Amino acid sequence: MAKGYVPAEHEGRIRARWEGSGAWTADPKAVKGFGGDAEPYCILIPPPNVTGALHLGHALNNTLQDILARSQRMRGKAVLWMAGTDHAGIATQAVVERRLSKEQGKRRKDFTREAFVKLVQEWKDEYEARITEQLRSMGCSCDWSRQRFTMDEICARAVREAFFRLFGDGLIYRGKRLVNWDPALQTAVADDECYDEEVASSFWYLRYPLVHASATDPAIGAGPRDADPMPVTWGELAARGMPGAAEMPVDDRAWITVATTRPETYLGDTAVAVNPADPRAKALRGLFVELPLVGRIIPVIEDEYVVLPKDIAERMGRQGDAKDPKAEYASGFLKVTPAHDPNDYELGRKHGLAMINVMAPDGSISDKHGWTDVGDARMLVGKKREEARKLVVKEFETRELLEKVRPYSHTVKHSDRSKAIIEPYLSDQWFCKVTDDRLAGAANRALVPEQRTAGSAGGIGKAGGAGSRGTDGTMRFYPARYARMYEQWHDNIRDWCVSRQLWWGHRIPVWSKAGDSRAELAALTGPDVAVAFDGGTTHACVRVDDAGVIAKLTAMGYRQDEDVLDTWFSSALWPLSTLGWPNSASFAQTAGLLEAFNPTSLLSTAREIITLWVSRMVMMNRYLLGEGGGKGPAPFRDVFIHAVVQDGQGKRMSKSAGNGVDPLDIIESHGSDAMRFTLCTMVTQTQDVRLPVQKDSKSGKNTSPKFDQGRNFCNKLWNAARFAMGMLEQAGTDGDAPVKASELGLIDRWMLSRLAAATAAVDAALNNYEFAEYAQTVYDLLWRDLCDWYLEAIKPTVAQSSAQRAVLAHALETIVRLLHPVTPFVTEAVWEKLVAVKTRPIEGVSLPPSRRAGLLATAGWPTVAERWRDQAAEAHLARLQSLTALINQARAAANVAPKRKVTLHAPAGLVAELGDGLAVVRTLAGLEAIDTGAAPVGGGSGVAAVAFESHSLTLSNLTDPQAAGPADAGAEAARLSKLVEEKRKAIATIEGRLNNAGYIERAPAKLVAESREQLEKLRAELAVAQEALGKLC
RNA sequence: GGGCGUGUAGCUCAGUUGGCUAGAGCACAGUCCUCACACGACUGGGGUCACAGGUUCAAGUCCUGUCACGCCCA
Repeated sequence: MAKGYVPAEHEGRIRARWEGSGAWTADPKAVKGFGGDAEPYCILIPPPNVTGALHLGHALNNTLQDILARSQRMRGKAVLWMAGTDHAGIATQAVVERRLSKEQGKRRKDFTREAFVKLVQEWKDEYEARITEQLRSMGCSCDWSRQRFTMDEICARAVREAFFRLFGDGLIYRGKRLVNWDPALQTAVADDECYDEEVASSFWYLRYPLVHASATDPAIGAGPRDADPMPVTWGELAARGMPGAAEMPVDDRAWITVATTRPETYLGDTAVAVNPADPRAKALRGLFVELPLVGRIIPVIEDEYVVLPKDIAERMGRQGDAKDPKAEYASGFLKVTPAHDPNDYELGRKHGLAMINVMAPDGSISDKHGWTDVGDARMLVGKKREEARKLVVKEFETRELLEKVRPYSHTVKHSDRSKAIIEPYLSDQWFCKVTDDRLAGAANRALVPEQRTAGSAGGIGKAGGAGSRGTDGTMRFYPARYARMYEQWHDNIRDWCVSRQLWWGHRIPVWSKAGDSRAELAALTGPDVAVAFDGGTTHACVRVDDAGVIAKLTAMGYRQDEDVLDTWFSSALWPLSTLGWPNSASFAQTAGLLEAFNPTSLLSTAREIITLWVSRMVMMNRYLLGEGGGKGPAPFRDVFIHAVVQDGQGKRMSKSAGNGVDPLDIIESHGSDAMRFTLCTMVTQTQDVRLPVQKDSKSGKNTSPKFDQGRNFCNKLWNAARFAMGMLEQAGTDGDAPVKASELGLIDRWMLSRLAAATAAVDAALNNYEFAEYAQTVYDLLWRDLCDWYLEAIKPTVAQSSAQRAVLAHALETIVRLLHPVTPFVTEAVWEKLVAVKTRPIEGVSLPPSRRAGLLATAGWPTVAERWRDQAAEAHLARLQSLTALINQARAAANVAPKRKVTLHAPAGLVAELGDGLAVVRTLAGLEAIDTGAAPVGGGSGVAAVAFESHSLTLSNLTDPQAAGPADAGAEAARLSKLVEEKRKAIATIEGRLNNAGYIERAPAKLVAESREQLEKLRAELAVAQEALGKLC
């Protein structure tokens, strides 16, 4: 074996052996109930989107999934780790559009839809390949033979089928809604595709003239009035009791002033709102205002939503309202533009106001998208938002209707992808009615009862079936607190806008025609065509692309919707589509998967994904597998939410932020296992992990000293194995008689005890998704127990003991197997050598053989029987370890040359008590001899005291008599003084505890007794140290 | 605004149901190229566990409040 572990020399070869063996290929026929007897274990990869390469956040999540997949495979489960990628509609389209714009100066619409999609496809192919390579380099044991893509044939079929069923059940509908509109990309975007940015702007104060109008008029949205409305004068207002009106010229037209940050949207105003608590509200009741230029007459309405101006709120003694930052700028009158502001939209719905959309999809002012009463505002039509704003302000100013302008900076929503300012936009969209109890309610009922909160939507579910096939109440979050987030999401959920105005994605399979033409479709309607009428348009949803049906629809004047589905629609079907739903037998790649592996075992993901993805998968799985009733199983048993990887500045690592670190860079500098091990140690209960990285000066690539820990650890394993192999060379002739307990010395029984403890700890940690705990346990077992103590201790004896060789081989191999899930490459490389070693068996230590191609990856999970736990041996060795440390401390303080062997003088009784275990001390503390006779006396003459328990031991022969210079008596005194201080402090602590009457009375008797023993021991140690110090002086 | 989380050694973090003389890795200092490993060994320095109260025989751990930072949802 080479002197050190060099990852690059092994990773490629081992990866080829794994992938060539077919060990990752799942076999549904091996599953219990489907022809085999193995339990299924399935993880679906959260499909990375194809906009870019993976970063360390993905590396972390996939490392965890691989740890679980590998450990379950070793346990003999039928494992399927499904691989795949996501088409990420808007994100991918945006990166491709950006590239086209930069490299060719072209825009999407310079291409045909087909040509553009082909370009995106090329991008996808490139990044999908790169992502796959990253995962394979990490050693991920995904079933690569079944890799899916959310837009491939198999997934596309599931999307069509799901859409068709939901449409047929009335859970998909078309409607006008206010959406986040990206005027640059000209599509609706989700909230999570936006970010807020502070923008310096102004508050404009616009005066709207008050008028009388008839309450029976369709006062709003009906176009300009034929007759001039009757103006309201200040005199009239004063008579109505309007505060302040009396100070104004009696016969002049009265107005009210609205404050706005978006003057151009006044074109779409359909009301002005005032707070009913506002002293002016009463006087205005029943009045209207006339919008300048447009001439639209709109009502003054009252709503408590309106913020009171600061001075009025203060006068009314409403301190809370006065403190509202908006009160500082508020006029008390709110222009209501339902089609261009989300809050106004809600107000508009509440008060039954018209919604007038005054913009085109590109954000320019338009009279073609719902605005008809243009009036004298014609000159604004066609202008861009920014330009229209300037013109509006100028017009108001000219008419002396601009009261004032105050600078104001506020946060404005921007589109992630195009950086354009988001326009709240009223448009026709397709919605999925997730508010239905069969979806949102069913999602909540999927949770195990102990993770439900009383009063949340959906009611409490009950496990509806046996084992993993249960329906209600079987899904569990780790950590549990995330269940609350999941529940609250469903409690407040709104219908999901599933349409996107993009070219890259699953095109909506609906053909539509204006008017109610349901009758003419009667002949077509059937199992493969569903029809719905939305009040204005007739829609026909087509189940599969049947050319005949489509031709007929087209002939009748139906046109397919131009839009595509939101990416999350296909992602929501991931547990179904990847496994072959609705009919797994249709494709060789999916045959039997759905039946054998859904519900899956685990989903591992990040917390913001709970609302975006987890929720939707649960709803769809339950709905579509439950025959429309929402009674199907949850798609996974456990949901593990892992920590978020941040950069050195505490910023979340993300593809779009560009601060991601490529795992391949780390693999290059440290090796795959080192990266995996280090990432594993970082996964604690906390929700964030910070990972500062730096550029390597030579390669120019990112690296981090954090990964040194993993690299060192792998090297340690390699060297421990190399050393052990040397010791085990002769083991082949040891025969096959089981090792008897009576053949084993203290150190061997101790080692087996440690193995038993660690194996149990690893099992518990992995079962509970405590990855850092798992890493820590194996780290200590290998480094501290095996290398620091066991290997050192057996050096003098292992050559003579076949029993000890058996313990060594079993210990090393158990460790290698326990480690394999987290550091698969180095353990597989070590196993290549280790598997040839034959020693005597040890009953109770089980290391089942490889099931495929002689690979460790398919070897059995190790078990060490509980009966090997040996408290006495562990306690005994702890004493020896303590004595070793004390001697080494004394040696270091006295500056004894490391190579120098010294003599320990100890009472015969103690030596007898510690027994053959003292050999360990002899080896590790550099002892020449252990002498039970009288100890030599004298400070500073090659002698030092060691206070061990209640014994005063002496070390002699510390210095070479030939060497010049006396030993350092001062250092020895300093060391002992410090020791005395420490003991005194500890004694004070324990004494304080025992002097407390309450402690004696109320603390458990066992603890009190322990404290007394501890005190006694400490006092003895203090006495010994003081005595030694006294001798020095 | 609602919800959640985090503040422990210079850095990155452990510390499961309250029982600790508060730990690890890195970094730092000293010694050692001891025949598996210098990606190593031994030894050492370094913490009023954010702050203020409270419960308890006992609080880093539980409760209340304050401050700071972060995330999710509005």
